[in-house]
Amino acid sequence: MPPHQLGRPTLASIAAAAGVSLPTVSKVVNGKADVAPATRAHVQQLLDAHNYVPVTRRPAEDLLVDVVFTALDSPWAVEILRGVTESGLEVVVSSQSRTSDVDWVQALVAGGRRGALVVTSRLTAADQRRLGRSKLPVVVIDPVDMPGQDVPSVGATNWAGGLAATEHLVELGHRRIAVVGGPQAYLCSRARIDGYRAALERAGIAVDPTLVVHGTFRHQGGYDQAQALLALPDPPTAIFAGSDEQAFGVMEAARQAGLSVPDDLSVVGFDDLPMARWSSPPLTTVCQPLADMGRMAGRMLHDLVNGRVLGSQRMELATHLVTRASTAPPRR
Amino acid sequence: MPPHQLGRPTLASIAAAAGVSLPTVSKVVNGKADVAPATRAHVQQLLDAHNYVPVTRRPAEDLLVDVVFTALDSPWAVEILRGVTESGLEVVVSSQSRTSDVDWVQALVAGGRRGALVVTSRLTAADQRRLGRSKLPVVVIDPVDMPGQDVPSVGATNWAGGLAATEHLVELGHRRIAVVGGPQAYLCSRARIDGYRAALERAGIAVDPTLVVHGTFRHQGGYDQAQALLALPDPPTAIFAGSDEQAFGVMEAARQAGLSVPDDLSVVGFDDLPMARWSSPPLTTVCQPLADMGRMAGRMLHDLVNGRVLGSQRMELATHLVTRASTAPPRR
DNA sequence: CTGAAAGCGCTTACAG
DNA sequence: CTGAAAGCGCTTACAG
Repeated sequence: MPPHQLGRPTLASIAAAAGVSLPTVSKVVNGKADVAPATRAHVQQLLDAHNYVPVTRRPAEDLLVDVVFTALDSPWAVEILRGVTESGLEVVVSSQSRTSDVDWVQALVAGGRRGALVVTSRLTAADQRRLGRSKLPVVVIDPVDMPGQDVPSVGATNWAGGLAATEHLVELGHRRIAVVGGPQAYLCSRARIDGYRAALERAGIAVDPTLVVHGTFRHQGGYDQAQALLALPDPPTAIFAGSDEQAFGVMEAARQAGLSVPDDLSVVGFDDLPMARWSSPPLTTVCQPLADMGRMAGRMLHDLVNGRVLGSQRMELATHLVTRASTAPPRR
Repeated sequence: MPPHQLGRPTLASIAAAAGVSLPTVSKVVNGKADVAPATRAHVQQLLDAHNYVPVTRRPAEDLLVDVVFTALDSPWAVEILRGVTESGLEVVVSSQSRTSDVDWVQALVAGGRRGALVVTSRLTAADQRRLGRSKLPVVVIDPVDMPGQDVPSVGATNWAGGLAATEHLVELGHRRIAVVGGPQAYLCSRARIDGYRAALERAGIAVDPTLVVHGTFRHQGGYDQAQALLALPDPPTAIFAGSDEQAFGVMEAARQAGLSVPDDLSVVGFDDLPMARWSSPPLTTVCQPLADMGRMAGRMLHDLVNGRVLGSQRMELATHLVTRASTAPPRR
């Protein structure tokens, strides 16, 4: 039971309680070698009893960093977070509400953060100005639109992913292939659709504009767009969705239309979230190495925090197609 | 461009550069009122240019806390994390590897953490001893086994959830209802299965031990156990799975056996993860308020950090059944 | 508004 | 091993 005490314990108060000098307590706290075992044990016990926490920290030693999500509402976010936590940084999780705060940069500095990782976000000009002033390093993961030349960022090879997904469908024999993109403004979505176009052109298939549609990246977006596509006079035999979540929406629309996947409709997703393996049938999708992207961004930030210069401001990690059971040759 | 300078900037070095006294710089840093606007602007500019960060922090002010996951590999984890981040704490994410570290408690103290939230974990006796010594408050979320009386914890009403899921199936007319539990040692799993038994007994249906099986909470666990159950001479017409992920495995086993859900087999999950809405058909499941559990645990920890006494050491949040499209009356 | 002075919590080189 | 002394980075009450 700690003795009555006003205010937080200090080295001096612990020293007085232990009957030793203040420097001795300092040595115990900092794990220095030259303290007699009995003295150390006695002092440690009092430190514990009083729940001593030093008032000064050594910010150079911890690598406390914020990771800022637009919203923590997607399995997508965990994948990135997992990678980030494996990069040796101590990661504080924030959601966008913090960022919309007028001086979130100042809040970071005041909170002792050494930098920030911003996920799928648009850094405003004001944000960038504030960051520049504070000299706080920031790395953007999967930026919504092209960040300034001087903002380090990590993404995936979206164009190559769109190409691979579409070529897979072409090789299976599909000719009427639709694509459901994400919001038109998103860089990553545009790149995927351009990859889709490139694959069709390479195969000598004309791009039919009625088969290129846009929705949100969420389940509802895929569901709504697929319903419209499947109601077309000449519906597609395959749909390339902009995200796994969208792809699940596409599959549900197919089920409700009485169509079997993959026999009546092939579906390809994008992301390869853990649950892509869990759908019935398991989803063929483009693997976006989200955890690796998080880890890479963490390492870049680590370097910046330590004053090192980045080899490259923009890193794109390779995507690759994972073939599961939601794609097959078209009927007839 | 900051002038050349050895080591990190201090109030004194900034004061010298600005041509003002050290206290004036201190006032600018701390946002005190009595500084002339021109002086403030000039000093602030130098602080920014040198990327000044004070060496001492006021740990009493921030509520930095660790949330420790066994593994950050499940969508389950985000749901809890989302709740925790909404509780007003600043949350550092750690994975179990940190915890297996010999003195993770000391690492927490050294890192300036004010407490910890431990998710689905077993606190060893050694852990609890160390925590007691450090006086660092801890709240456990969904503990694997019954924590000591003095360890605050948050869970869900698992028994009631098991009861509700099974009664729903009974009401639809099912009589051969199987349950796939999680690992036998898990408290939450035992409670759900006991709820299942209670529902059957209330309906006057004898519990058939061959229909009570155990697996991991993961997809594979559900898949393997469902395969075995469906191969029985007298297979079940409904399966209550221990988690949503398991339920997806059950649905995949059904699909591969040529069975349609819900026409040939009804499936109920447990958790109500966002993706329960995304399966085809959407999953009937027991909603476990994971985000609320995280928020509640965060609030309890907040209270403990501030020296308040908890009303109750153990909180159980209500579960409720969410009926979607994976359950229907049995055939014939 | 400004800054000299006192003071606080802590660390470190060093004398014993 | 121990601790007196010097010193560091910072804050604050207060004189001007």
